[in-house]
Amino acid sequence: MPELPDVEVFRKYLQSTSLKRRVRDVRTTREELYRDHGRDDVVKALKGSRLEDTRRHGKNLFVKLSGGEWLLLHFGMSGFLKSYRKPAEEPPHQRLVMALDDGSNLAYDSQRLLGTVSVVESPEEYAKRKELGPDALSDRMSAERFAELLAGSRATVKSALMDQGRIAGLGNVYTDETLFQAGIHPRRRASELSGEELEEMYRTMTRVLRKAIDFGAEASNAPRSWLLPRREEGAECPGCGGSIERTTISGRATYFCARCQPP
DNA sequence: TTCCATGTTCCGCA
DNA sequence: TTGCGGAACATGGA
Repeated sequence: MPELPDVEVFRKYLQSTSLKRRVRDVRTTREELYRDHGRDDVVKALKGSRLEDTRRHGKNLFVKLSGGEWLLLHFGMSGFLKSYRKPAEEPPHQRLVMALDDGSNLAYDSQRLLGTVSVVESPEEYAKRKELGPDALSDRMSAERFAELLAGSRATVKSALMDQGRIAGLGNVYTDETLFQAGIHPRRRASELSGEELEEMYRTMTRVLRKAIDFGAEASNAPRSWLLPRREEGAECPGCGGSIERTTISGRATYFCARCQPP
C-alpha cells in the first residue's frame, strides 16, 4: 500500500486527527521495527511530547515532537495509521500505540513488520543520510531535474523510477501506472529515452501522484481509465481493450499493455 | 501446501 | 570501483 500518495494521505490523516495532542503513554510490541535506535529511545522521545507538525519526503512520514526531535514512520509494504477511541476499533496488527491527551489513540499498524520507526534529528538530515533523491512532488523537482536523474541510469526505466536515490516516492504500483499512462514500456533503458519522452513521463508522474492523493490512494476509487484497478494478468487494457501482461522486472511484478507501451 | 504481496537492504556479478 | 538484479527479511491471505 504505502507509496508517496498513500503516505501523503496518512500525513493528512495524522494532521487532522492527532496534531497538537500530547502523548500520554506509549505501547509497543515487536522489536523488529526499531532498526535505527532501540525501541526505548523512541518511547522516551515520545512520552510527554506534543505532536507539533508533519512532513513527508518520498515514502517517509515525519512528525515533529515538542522536544525538537522528529518521529520517523516508514510503512514498509503493509503499514498504515489508525486513530481510534474505543478498543473495539483497534486495527489488527498495531505495533505502536500512542495514547493522546484527548483520549484518542494513534496506532501504527504493520502486519508484515518491514517498516521502520525511529527518531531523527530532522527530515533533511535523514534524507541526506539515507541518500534519498528529491521528493517526486517537491518544488525542488522539475522536468529538467527529472530528466537528469533518469538519464544517468543504465537500468530499465522501471527500476530507475523506483530507485529512491534518484526520485523519492514512487513504488511498484505508481511506477507501473506512470509508465502505462505515459505509453512507455517498462523494460526500456532509462538512458535511451528521448527528451520528449522524459518530459511527458515527468508530467504524467506528477499528474498521477496528485490525482491519487485526491482519491485517497484507494485503488477502488481510481479512475476507470487507470491501470491501478486492473493489476491482473489478462485483464482488459482500459486504453485499447487489449490484454494486460505480467512480467518481472528487478524482482517486482510488473503490469503493462504491450500495445499501448511498445518496446 | 505453495505462492505472492504496494519496501529496503545486502550480496554477488559484470 | 560502481551499478544493477536477485534474494532475504516477516507475516498471512489466496
